[in-house]
Amino acid sequence: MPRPLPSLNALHAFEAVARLGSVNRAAAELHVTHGAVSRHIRALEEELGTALFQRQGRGLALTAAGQRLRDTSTAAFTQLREVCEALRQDATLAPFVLGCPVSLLARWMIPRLERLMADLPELSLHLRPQEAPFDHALTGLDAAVLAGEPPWPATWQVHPLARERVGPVVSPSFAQTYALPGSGPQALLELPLLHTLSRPQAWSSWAQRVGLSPGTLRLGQGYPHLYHLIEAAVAGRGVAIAPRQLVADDLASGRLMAPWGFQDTTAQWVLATPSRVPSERSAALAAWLQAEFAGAAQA
Amino acid sequence: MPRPLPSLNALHAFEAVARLGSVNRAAAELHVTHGAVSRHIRALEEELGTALFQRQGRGLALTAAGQRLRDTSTAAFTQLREVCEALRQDATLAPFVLGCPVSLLARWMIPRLERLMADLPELSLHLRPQEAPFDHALTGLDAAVLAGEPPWPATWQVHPLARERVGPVVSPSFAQTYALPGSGPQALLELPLLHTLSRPQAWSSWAQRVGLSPGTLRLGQGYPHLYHLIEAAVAGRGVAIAPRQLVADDLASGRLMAPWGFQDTTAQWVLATPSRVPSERSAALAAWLQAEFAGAAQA
DNA sequence: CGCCATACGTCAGAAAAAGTCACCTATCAG
DNA sequence: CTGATAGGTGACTTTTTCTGACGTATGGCG
Repeated sequence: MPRPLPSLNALHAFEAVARLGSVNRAAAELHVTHGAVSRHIRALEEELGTALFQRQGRGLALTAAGQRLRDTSTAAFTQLREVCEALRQDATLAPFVLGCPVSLLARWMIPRLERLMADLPELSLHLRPQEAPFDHALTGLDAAVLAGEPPWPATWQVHPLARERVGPVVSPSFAQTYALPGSGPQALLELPLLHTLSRPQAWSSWAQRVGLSPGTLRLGQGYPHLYHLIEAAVAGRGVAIAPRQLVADDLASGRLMAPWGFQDTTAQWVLATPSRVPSERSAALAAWLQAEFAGAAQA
Repeated sequence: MPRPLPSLNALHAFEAVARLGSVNRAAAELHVTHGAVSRHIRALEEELGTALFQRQGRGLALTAAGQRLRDTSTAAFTQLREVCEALRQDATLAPFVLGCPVSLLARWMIPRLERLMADLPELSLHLRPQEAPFDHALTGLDAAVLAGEPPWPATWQVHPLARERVGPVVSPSFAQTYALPGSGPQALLELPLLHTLSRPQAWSSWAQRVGLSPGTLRLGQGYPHLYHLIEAAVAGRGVAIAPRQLVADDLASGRLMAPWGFQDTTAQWVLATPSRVPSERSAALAAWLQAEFAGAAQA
């Protein structure tokens, strides 16, 4: 059993003093007061049982022991600093792989991608299209954007982005044909309700929220993905039910209308990371996404 | 200005975990709990912005980044440990140079030297005979034993050993000749008072302590050193005044008697070291000397 | 196939380390 | 001599680190 190392912080302080030849300069480099450094040196000399500096009035001079220790410790700390710096570099340069549902990707993420790249240039984002179920959604990813509800898997680190809100959307021509503006939700009972095969309960949940009896709804055409569903609505094929964020741009541009507004669901859009360890990069991305989601809600 | 190193203690914890392949074993090696190590790893991963281990249920596996860091950090910490170990070795093997007044050396230290060497075998003590004045007594020494009184020079580290006590001593034959046993200090007024040239005030200080008028004393033969003075007393040449410790062995063996006991003086025997930095070796020596002085006082 | 043993992660509170601030001494230049 | 500079020190405060108890995930074993 080797006798333990002396205090590493003391060694580090010593290294700085020995290299710079001055307690004060070392203190400046280490961002502490000279008193703190002086204490470290003293503690180290005591632990090693030998003087490392000769005090000569206004300055210090290394003893033989001190020189030996300086040579080794400067080398050791330089190695450590260099490898840590390299790891940090690699970590910031490595592409950040972000999983994203295809519908969000197409209708929301890609239009904002240029701005995202401009705002977070060091992220070097790589998008990976994904679909639910998200059970193992995070394998191989640095993070994923997804809508869901608690409880989240314990191994995930979850950054909330926005409450999911859904509502019926139609094309303006469709709305005109059926004279929808100004009508109540009851008008839906007569209309072709487009839906996705992956979320068959979307209409009934929404109906409950606005006070319609779910049983009275007649589902029309079903589509494999939300993306197709929205495109069908844009094409005037009927009424789609869609998350607010996915149609935000269409509403803004007038390609779609939401005559009955949107309702909160129990789901949340979140950025999930697989690591317990909070990462600067995913925190930055989460902040950006959250702001963007909030901005879209206002628009 | 380089970005600062991550926490060195965290790096050290990482190195142990990476080398031993287990948080628990690393914690045992570092004499901390696994929780502390776990926190260090987490902090380090966060600081570097990259995962160092892959958690796989019951164990850990190094990532590529972790392996890089392990290789460097093991090397760095090994270097540091080795040089520190070497410095400690040198420090404990180097001879410990102890200054000592010649009289104490001859009459007290040398008789105890064998035991001292046996009790503190790693000290490799070198004795250097010295004389007062002690103004610069500590140059070139690791420590010095001396009698004196505060204030001590500020640059000294002083370990108190014993109060100095002095008293008149005579040989048994001398005592018999003058029928000293049972007589009061007044008997001294008639006797040849041996003294040292270096401490001419010794008799008068003592006389004051026991209530004799200093002026009534007649000094006899003067000797250059305490050592000669005591030898003169042993030889029955008169009454010497001597520190208790210097005659302890003679009193025990019956070569000398102290008919009027000993009196405290204002001086103290101390072990003084030149360094501000407390050293294990001088502390151990001080403890030994103190115990030995105390033992001599009892005997 | 549930159970126990093992290993790691986490949190609140406790303990220890490190830092600060203000003051002291010693040296050196002018 | 005096002021400026550099280091040391001690009481106090702040920050970090550690602990101890608990939770969770995995894998061997009856």
